[in-house]
Amino acid sequence: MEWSWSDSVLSNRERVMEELIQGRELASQFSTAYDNRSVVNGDDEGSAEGFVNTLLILNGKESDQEFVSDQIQGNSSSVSGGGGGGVNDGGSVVSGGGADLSSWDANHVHAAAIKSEDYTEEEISCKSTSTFKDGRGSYKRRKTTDSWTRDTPGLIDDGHAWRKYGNKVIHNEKHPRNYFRCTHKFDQGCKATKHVQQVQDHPSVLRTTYYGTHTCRDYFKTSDLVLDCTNHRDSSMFISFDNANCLTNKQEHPFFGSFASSSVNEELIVKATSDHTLTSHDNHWLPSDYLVSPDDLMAFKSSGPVSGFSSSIDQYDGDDDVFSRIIAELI
DNA sequence: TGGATTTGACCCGA
DNA sequence: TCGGGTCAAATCCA
Repeated sequence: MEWSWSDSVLSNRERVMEELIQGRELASQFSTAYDNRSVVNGDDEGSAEGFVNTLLILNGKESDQEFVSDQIQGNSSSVSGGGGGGVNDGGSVVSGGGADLSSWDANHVHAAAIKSEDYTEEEISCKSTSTFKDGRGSYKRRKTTDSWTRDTPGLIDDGHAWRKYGNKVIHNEKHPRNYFRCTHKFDQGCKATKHVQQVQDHPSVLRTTYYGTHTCRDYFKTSDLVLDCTNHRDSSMFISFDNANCLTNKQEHPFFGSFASSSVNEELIVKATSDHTLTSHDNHWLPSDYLVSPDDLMAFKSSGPVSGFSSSIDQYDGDDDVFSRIIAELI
């Protein structure tokens, strides 16, 4: 992948290096912390903040840090549901301007920071999943489930198997909203859902809002590991791998394959659950960015492939790790 | 025939 | 009371 450095990055070289070095240490600490199962607590606040700092610098958006922090804190409240239709449309679009970090990634950082900052473990487990009652039409309205949206110029295969379960005309919306749930909802209890709706002003654009996390375990079919970014309980840690350190490459990840390829010439808008809307262009997309939740890690540990992932983590301490190479590139 | 989609009903939160 | 989100019977389709 081409790695282009914005002017702002160059001007902040020293700061970036500082943050990366710190990030490296924190990543190492994370690895240790994870082994001790102690990642879900306030101690990670500094870690998340450090990564956010670094990423903001890389983005040339350091000045936005306060804004992002505000958004992170604000996101502890409802992200969907009632009046006005789920996802907040009022967010400003932060676009272009040498954003090397994809919006998706920023969103993940966002989600990770939220979890490490605002939620106690109990709160996370309580807030992060929707609970539904039995019976026709009986449910508890989703209030605090993690969600994120993507605007795409057409249907994009995100690597998951979805089944449509509803279709509803939304008040003040020209186009009906389609409701999808994970095909594995019943056989594996996967709670992931998504809504797809045409954008009113741009009918050719589909706005997909994802809710919940895939807990279905066909990782290698669905790339669950890679993009179940808003996993509850998270303590999700945003881990950015260089291509060489990818668990699998783009072709092996249907989601990235479809997502990246479909976005080669298109602008993708990924909207966080807050008002903060971020825009990225494909040339800024980093397919090697991963957000891995402890659940996913455990699933991998128990199912085998974890060895590969663990080795990826271990590479943070290796001579050829991403931080070293980034620093070398800076120098 | 089994899985996916459509569609109207139902329930809950705001 | 209204509107959003989900259920489940009916229908479609490979």
